[in-house]
Amino acid sequence: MDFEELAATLKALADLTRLKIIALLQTRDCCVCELVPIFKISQPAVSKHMSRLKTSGLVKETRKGMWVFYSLNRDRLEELGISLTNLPDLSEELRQLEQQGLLVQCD
Amino acid sequence: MDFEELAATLKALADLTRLKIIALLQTRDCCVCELVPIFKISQPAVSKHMSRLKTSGLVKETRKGMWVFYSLNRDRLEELGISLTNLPDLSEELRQLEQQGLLVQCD
DNA sequence: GAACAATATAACGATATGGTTATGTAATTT
DNA sequence: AAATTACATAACCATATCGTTATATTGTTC
Repeated sequence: MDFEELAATLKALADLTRLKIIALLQTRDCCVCELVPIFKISQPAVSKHMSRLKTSGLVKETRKGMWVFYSLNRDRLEELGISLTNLPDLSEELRQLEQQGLLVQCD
Repeated sequence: MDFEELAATLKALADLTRLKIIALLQTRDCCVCELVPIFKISQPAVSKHMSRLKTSGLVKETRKGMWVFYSLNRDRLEELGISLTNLPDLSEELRQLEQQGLLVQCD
């Protein structure tokens, strides 16, 4: 994941409710109407959270009759963890800036 | 890390500039005045980013004469990655809610 | 001690975020 | 086909976020 995508994915996860939703989805798939009483927020609020998680790729949806079941995209979550501990190496960019004299010297 | 702390730490990281700062600090420690020309934002903006990163524990500061050098707290970053792939298990909480009849039945 | 340099804090503005209520849409049931 | 159920979208509001400029604060140098 590049920086942009990583930041976007982290933002999707950087919310207490969404974090707990992700944890819940580790146990089993859930539909919106199940999450409403658990988190005690309105149905539209849950819907928006799920929409955000879906956009970030952390969650997938499956329509099942009237319901929309959301499931965790485990690969994506793992990918995020890996990206976090393997952030792009900026040493080359830093070296170039130094060469161009665009860096301040602190010593 | 519990959910609250995890969400707070993720929020500290879920910003393009701070993410790149963290990546930079992987290469070497930096002081505020070095980061200003790199990111082309004002000095107070950099200061605030560093303050946020420091509060979240992702970064440590070392005063060195006039300068404040910031260094990456690698342990903390790794801890975050691990927490992400080992989110608290909510299956027990889910079971209790089911027993109390507080869950909707979707089938 | 006066001037300067690096950093932090304060005050402000534009935009993003996370909630609400109201309403639209799609599938199910009667 | 009318009513119901689950979900999504729209419009709105309060607060958070991220930038700015102005102003401390702290250490250095002359």
